[in-house]
Amino acid sequence: MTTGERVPTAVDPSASRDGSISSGERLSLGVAARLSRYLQVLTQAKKMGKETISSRELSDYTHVNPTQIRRDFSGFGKFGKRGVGYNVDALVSQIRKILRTSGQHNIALFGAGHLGQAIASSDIFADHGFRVVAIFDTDRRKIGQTVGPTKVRHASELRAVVEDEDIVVGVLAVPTAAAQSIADDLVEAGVKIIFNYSEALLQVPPEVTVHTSSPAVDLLYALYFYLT
Amino acid sequence: MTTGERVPTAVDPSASRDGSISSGERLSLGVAARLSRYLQVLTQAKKMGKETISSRELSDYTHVNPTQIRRDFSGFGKFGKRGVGYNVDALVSQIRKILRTSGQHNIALFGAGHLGQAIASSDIFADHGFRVVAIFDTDRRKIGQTVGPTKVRHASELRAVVEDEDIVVGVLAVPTAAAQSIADDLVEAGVKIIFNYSEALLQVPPEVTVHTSSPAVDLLYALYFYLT
DNA sequence: TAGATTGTTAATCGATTAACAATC
DNA sequence: TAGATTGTTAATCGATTAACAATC
Repeated sequence: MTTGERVPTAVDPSASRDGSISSGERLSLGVAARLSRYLQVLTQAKKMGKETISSRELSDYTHVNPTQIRRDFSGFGKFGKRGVGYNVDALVSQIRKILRTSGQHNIALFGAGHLGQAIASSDIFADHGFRVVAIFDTDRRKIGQTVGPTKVRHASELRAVVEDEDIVVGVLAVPTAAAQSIADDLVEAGVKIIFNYSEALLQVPPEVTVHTSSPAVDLLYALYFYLT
Repeated sequence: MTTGERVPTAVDPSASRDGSISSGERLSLGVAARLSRYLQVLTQAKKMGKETISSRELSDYTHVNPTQIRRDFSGFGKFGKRGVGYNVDALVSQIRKILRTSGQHNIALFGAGHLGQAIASSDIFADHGFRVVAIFDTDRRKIGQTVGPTKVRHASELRAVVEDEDIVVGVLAVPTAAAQSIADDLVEAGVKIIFNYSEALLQVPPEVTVHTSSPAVDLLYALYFYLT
């Protein structure tokens, strides 16, 4: 009753009103995005040795309203202790179960420049079960060099690597001008999620998801509230 | 009547219903965030020589519903041409005016490692009027080196530089363990916006905004929809 | 007990979507 | 004219917020 999966019943009238049902139904886009943010904060809180966290603290770090946070969790069960907060370890396990991201996932990185090396050596993907299993570059001088434990290969090997290593995500840390052509290769190799750190506006078929990371966008809008 | 600022009147009943009023009132958080995303796409579309763009195309790149996009713009004026779309140049100017980000803003970067160098040499900030005017590092071997046109300085110079150069944003591209102490220094020097690329959960006073960039978060949630 | 924080309700607000007349 | 896309309405859905009893 405490950590098991809750199956919604007719006794629970809220189950059909919001999208937060554990088994069967997909999470709504908003809920999935927020749970991912909570997970990131909780992972870091755990590293810092924090054992318990309140919805108020989670709100400070994620800028999500504390009531919303409690609501997001309570849709899946009673994870907290009144007067105390949530157990960090238990909450991480619960969210991982809900997001079905308990496993390992392999990613391929394109570009062994400064950005590529920064990504490859960062903990941020590893913390969430993403492993950089291949790094590609077109610069012949970089081929064969190692970045961390991984050898840099030529992009022509892409197809074989995607199949051998079961790669689900392609990360583009290449110049804007090179991005579309690599995206095309990834699509052809069957990769369905592309993470784009270049400024390129990528054209892909509808079954492929592109996420373009745009730090300057967040800065623009933070600045608006600073200026007004 | 075409490009001038529209002042809402009693004739327009929608003006008070949504938050999208041009003069005086602050934009809602959501509107400001979306306008920033449109601006990023439009800036890139302009670079690619695109003269006109439809709400449908903007939707493909931003994942914002096309009706929502037209609605966001129509709150400020009639920017489009039916049957044609929006003029890219004109739209960029309009959004910049609305977000009040037409000017130049100076930022200070911390960390001259791979990530710092990637940020400093990227166009993404420059495209939106953000200029990296100072780079700091604590590693004595890096002090005095140049990254692009900018000399790397020691963090002890922070205070003087913030005042001299009118720095409004501090960008942290440092190891997680070093982030909080630099954030403290930035707060003390009066900087109100901190852009955090480390995984640290930063503690700052309420008047300071921290944006933590978490690429893995977006990946987690993209993966959820891929797996389900 | 006293203080803190969850879990939950209810009311409000903003986002989403379909639909379509207006018009380029 | 014919095709395309805007500007706008109306209906629905999800997010936000305040409030507070339950309870650790």
